[in-house]
Amino acid sequence: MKRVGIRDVAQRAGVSISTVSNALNRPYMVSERLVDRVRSAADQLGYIPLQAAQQLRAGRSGLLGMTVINIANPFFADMVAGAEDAASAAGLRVLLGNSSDDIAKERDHLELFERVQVEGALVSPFGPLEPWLQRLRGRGIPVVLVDAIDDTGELPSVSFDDVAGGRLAAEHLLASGRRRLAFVGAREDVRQVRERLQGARLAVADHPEATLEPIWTERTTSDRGVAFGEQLAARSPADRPDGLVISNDHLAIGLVHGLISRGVRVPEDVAVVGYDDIEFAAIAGVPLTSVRQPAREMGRTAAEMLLARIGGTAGVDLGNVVYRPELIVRASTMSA
Amino acid sequence: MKRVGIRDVAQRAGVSISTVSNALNRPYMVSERLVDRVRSAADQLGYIPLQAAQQLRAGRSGLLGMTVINIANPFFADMVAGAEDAASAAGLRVLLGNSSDDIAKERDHLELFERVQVEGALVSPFGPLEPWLQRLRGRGIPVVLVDAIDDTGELPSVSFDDVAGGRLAAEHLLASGRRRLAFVGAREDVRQVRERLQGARLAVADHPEATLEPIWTERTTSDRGVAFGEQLAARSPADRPDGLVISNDHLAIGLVHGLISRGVRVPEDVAVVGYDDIEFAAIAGVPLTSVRQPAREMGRTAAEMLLARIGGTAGVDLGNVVYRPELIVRASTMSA
DNA sequence: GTAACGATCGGGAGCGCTCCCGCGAGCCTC
DNA sequence: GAGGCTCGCGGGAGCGCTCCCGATCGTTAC
Repeated sequence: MKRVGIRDVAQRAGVSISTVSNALNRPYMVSERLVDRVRSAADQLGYIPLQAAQQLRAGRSGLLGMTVINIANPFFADMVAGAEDAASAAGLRVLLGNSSDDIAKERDHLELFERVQVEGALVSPFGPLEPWLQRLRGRGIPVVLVDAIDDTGELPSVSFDDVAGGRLAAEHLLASGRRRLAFVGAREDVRQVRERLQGARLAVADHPEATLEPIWTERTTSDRGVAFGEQLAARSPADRPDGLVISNDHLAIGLVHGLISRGVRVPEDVAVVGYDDIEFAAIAGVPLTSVRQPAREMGRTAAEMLLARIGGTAGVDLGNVVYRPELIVRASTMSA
Repeated sequence: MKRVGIRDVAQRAGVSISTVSNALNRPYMVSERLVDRVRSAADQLGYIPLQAAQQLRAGRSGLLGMTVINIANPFFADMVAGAEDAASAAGLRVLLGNSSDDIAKERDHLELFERVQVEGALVSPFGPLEPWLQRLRGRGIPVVLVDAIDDTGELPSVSFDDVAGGRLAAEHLLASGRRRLAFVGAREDVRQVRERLQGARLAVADHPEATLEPIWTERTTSDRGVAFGEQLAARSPADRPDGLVISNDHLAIGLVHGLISRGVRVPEDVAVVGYDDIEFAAIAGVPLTSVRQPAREMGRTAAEMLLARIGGTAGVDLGNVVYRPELIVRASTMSA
């Protein structure tokens, strides 16, 4: 019932507390004989050092903080996995803060990071966070932005070129002869979405006869997509877009389902491009053309940048790494 | 750059350290005047108490540990959300350990729970964990099993009746006239899968002329499903099952995709029932009949049981709560 | 033989906070 | 008006560990 402390190990091994600490943490400072004795005593007693005490004294937590907008999105789940890869290679653990699309939660997490003294933070910002990030920096906690770029240029970042992604998607539709495009996105205040729209606009601007209609939706769940698809299906064919760029695969798959259930053919009547290339894109009713982002690789790169910042000179400018997206073409845009 | 400590707040408010601690944590013990002074001093300085120090002294972490088999599975993601609901209502945070189908990771997480002194643990066991769970109990950390039942009857638990789920699925197929059933599941060593098979067997046993073929696959990703579907499609129609119970929706959706791509009709040639009722089940190419488990509710219940155990008398027997699954019927089993 | 030195080990301060306890001041009771 | 009681506040120990520094001992050089 009583916790096993370093004191108990010391007693059992017949050495001092200091020696136990040294034998366990810096064995090269202690004779081999004692290291063995201490280790076996610790094993026998099942000694596990108390994180809080270690951290209080040492001032380090061995933790990397990471916030993501929504872990249920496989894109972010992959990003986290990549960051964990890099962190565990450096002997650190990742403390995950899932914001679930909630700005307040996101801020809470940054506060938690300070409270538990994370050694660095990977932040995938959702709402405006300037003051909070400044604060972390003020406390000497390095920050790397993920899937975002710092406007002020102060913070290093790893992100995707979402303008290029939006453009890629729209150009693909234009190339296959579509002219009445629409962009369906979640809330305009999300940067990624804005930029994808901007990219689509750039592509359309090259084709004088083409149009682009932006459509906004509140949430990005698949049932919203279904409702939207049914809504579009209700429009007269002439009024209906013949090519859709959708900011998210969940939404896109639902939307295609809604369209088809109302007799609109995909891709014959409407071609659809999604975004993220989630697992289900390939096995949807109509396999979905989608813009793929190397999420895991990005998570890993970001964590490595953060680690460099933690370990090395604080002043090094790591810059902004930008990944370019890739279009995965499937049936939802194949010209019949 | 320097951290703001309780000392700084005390100085600024012109009171003692003890009073700051009391004003912030037990304001009813301090005069209103001083509480205000302390609070505003803390705000101005941006004081955030150090978790490690609080915890070391107080012996409590304010954390609930929770391990899940794989957070990428929406079923578990919902379960976690439910647990978080209950925990935050009680002022506790959830420390999530995602095992990603890795037994070693699962054990690491239990060790971490001890290291950070979680006040209780919700464990959704994957591999055999007896010794580790015993150890936690020995340390006075209450444990509630989630999606599992303790064979020894020592630990309270919240789970689903997977036998009933498997039976429900198979009976539905039998009722619609299917007789050559197959059960496709991941690794036989997972209890949930074994029990679902067992349930299906019970249902089949009631129909002398019906057969059930168990088929095992290593992983449960959707691409495995596709491959499997193609494999089944290659069998001669007479040799092919006409009804499938599949232990997982990811696998099921992939499998249906594979079947259809090879010209086998669903549900006309083969009817398919999945398990978990994930978001995509409803919008798959052929909407998937699936066994639904109220994951979020279960997570909440489990956390509430744990909280009761933490707060209340340790000896109370909370028993084993078992939820009954529900069949959601969709096109993949609709008789034409 | 002695001094100097390196290699090991132990003593003990102290990380930032919580919480027990003691002290003083005001109030009530008779 | 004196004693006792309550209430509000501050002093200070100590949570379990790390890490600095001093003590000890064996060894080598002279």
